[in-house]
Amino acid sequence: MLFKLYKKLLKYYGKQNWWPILSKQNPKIEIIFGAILTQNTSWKNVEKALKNLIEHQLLDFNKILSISEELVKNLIKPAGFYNQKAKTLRNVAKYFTENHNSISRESLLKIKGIGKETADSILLYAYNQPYFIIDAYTKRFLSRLGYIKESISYDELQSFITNHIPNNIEIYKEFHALIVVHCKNFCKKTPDCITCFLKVECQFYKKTY
DNA sequence: GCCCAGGGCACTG
DNA sequence: CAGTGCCATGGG
Repeated sequence: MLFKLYKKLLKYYGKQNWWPILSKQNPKIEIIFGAILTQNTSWKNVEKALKNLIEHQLLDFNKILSISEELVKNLIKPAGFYNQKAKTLRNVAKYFTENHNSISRESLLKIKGIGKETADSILLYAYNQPYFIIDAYTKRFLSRLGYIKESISYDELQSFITNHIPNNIEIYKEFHALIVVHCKNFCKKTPDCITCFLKVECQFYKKTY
């Protein structure tokens, strides 16, 4: 049962309390920009980019629209893919300055550079709305354990998870964070199964060893 | 030098 | 609709 798995991860790793991290003044914008910057990028590199933005007081939608795209590119360079991400940051800033109230998943997905995972990250962590985030880790982790097939789609996996755990924002946030932490520590691309505390219930482990 | 990281888009068959 | 190439930096 999936909710039991969540409890095991929580007991093993403790509460994660992910976002926000750096900014006390603009936590919401830090989450939104962080969600974009971390697309296929390690969080270490994202932190450097975020610190650069904070130093220049650019966790601000109007300010980031008022400066040149070149400057944004230079500041977020450590996060990689900086040409597209600079554009996406500006697209998102424009969206939020024009839509103060009517934020929705559908409207976020219309922004170029925002896909399902980034949209759900923004909705869950910045706006406390119950959208479970599906990332590469989530799919790998649950397919190895044997809960799902690797070929499952984003939407299918999302509804599978939300159908099997309580509809609770904090659980959504913590479960996702715990999956990421576990996949960084053990369930990597080439996993460290021997020392993993979940091997007794893992199909991948049973199949391989 | 190689592999990988909290994806998304454009293009193809 | 599924598969593929591309985007780019920094750490292991």
